[in-house]
Amino acid sequence: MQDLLFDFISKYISLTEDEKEAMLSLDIFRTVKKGTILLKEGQKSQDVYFILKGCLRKYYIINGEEKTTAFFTEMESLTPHCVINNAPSEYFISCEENTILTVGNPNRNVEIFTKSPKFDLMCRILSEETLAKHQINFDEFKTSSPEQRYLNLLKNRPDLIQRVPQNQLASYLGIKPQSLSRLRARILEKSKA
Amino acid sequence: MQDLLFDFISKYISLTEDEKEAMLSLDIFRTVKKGTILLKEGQKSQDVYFILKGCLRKYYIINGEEKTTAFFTEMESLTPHCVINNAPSEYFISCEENTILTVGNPNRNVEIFTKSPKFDLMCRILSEETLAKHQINFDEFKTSSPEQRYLNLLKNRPDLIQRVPQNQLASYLGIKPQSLSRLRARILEKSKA
DNA sequence: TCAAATCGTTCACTTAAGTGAAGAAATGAA
DNA sequence: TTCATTTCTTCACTTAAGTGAACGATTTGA
Repeated sequence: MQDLLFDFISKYISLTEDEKEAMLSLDIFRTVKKGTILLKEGQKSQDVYFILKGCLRKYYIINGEEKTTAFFTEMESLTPHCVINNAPSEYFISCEENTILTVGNPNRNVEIFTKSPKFDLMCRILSEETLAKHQINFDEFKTSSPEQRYLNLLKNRPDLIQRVPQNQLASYLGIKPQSLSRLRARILEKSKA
Repeated sequence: MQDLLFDFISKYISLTEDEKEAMLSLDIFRTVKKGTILLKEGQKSQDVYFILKGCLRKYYIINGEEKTTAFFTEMESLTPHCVINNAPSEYFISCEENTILTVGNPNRNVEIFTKSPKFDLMCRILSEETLAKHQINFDEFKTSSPEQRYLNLLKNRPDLIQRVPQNQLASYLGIKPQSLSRLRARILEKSKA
């Protein structure tokens, strides 16, 4: 399991054995059961996650309705907004599959993470990559219809469609579950004709 | 004009007079006329912008149609995606008002910008801020209807509604100009009742 | 194992956005 | 100023999403 993490890190910086040891000594690996809510609206958490295996979901509750805005899967990291601005969270993070992840805490782990210019560099690169991906994602979402968004998802993250319930997927696409059902039927109809 | 820039920078780092001189010697200030296209689809530019006064717009052309995904106004910076990944741009940047801005070029100005850990720090903070704002924006967009998005805009960036043509605004809200007209009439009707 | 809850789909109806066209209003250039 | 262009609004019609309800299928847990 640790290998997955170190392989990922090695794409950005190279670690000495000592550094790896130091990281492991922090005891950052966790297994989280499906259904667990890692962050609730109103909470002030300091935990940031990196997913080795499994799936997390970010959602708001607006007028009593869940609005899913993101899924996080293997080799993706998640820094909740409340960690950055130290304010109560506006959304929930739930665990949608039994998941293996690392939990980091920027404050507690200052010695290892913030002290090292290496990690600093990696964090910066990752943050820039994330920003770039986000902008593209956002533009893609804004410039397409629900049907196009579904087709994009089918192309770019086909696994999500399999592993995530339809109602969450619908919310993620910005529509109701009934509309997703219809939309899929419509696509199927077209592909037949 | 320079004061606007240095006031902005001073919120993040403090500059010596020498450093200010050095920046000014780079001759980074530009005035750009309304209608100018700063970046075209397919181009590989290395220019990043910081707007002192005026308004830039980012848009795609998809099936012959302009799709506006962002506006940039006073005290906002714009780093086109093509600068980061050094690939041809997928979108256009146009100047919607006579605009005063600074033009930076990460490659050419390595001596001043990249050498200094100060600037490095500022860039990092700015990039984190931008990412945070983006995520909130994205979530807000995904979780609301066109009408709600218009009302949000009215609350958060009322200036945009005044200074930007309705058809660009409609595109930015993810709808057609006709729908924006209707939607505004609907809101007006409600507020009367 | 069986009852309850959740989930996905379908249906009929409502509401809002897309489309194409037409005309009024505003803008810009000669 | 005037004429041409662009922009905004309105209209009638089409298409797709929202809503509330019903029903079977699946999952869950007592």
